[in-house]
Amino acid sequence: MIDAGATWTDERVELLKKLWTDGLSASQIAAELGNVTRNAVIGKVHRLGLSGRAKDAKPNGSAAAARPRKATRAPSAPAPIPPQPHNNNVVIAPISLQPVTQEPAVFVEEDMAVPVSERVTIMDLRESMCRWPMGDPTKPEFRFCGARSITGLPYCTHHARIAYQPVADRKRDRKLARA
DNA sequence: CCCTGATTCGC
DNA sequence: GCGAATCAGG
Repeated sequence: MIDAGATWTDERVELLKKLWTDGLSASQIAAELGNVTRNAVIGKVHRLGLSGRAKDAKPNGSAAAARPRKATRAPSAPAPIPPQPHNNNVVIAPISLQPVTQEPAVFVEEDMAVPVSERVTIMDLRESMCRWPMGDPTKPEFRFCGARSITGLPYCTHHARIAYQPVADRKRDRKLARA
């Protein structure tokens, strides 16, 4: 790779647009893209004229100067709490939760670049860190993802998506444990 | 405290 | 054009 990954290539911009219109937050997108901060994402979004996202209720002309501030975010999905290591126990594997409701969770996300997060041992693992297991828990090389986890959840945005896929939807298991 | 996007402004 | 700092809010 010639590019260090810090420039807005076409691919990145495309992904940015996709994720943004998809309802992800700037920080989430930044995490997925890697090597960029949420500020960079927001700045780019504005430059691209994508701000406002899915709420573009433009009533007829006149002085509709309403509130340019205040932005509505995507509806936060109900986050059921998965099994969590409460003691010094090591979480073995992320378990998909059962379909809470009959809600047609149409969150079919494709694969996306997985930014190399800073893996940590259980020693360095602290609150607000992704507890996604990486490697063999029985081996000393075992690490956790360690990325910033979503507040209230044990996983980062990326792994949360994988962990919370509806059971009916997670037919295809891919190599999750990637050293 | 955690987070969100919006804006400014030096680069 | 870019994004850190800042702002304003939840």
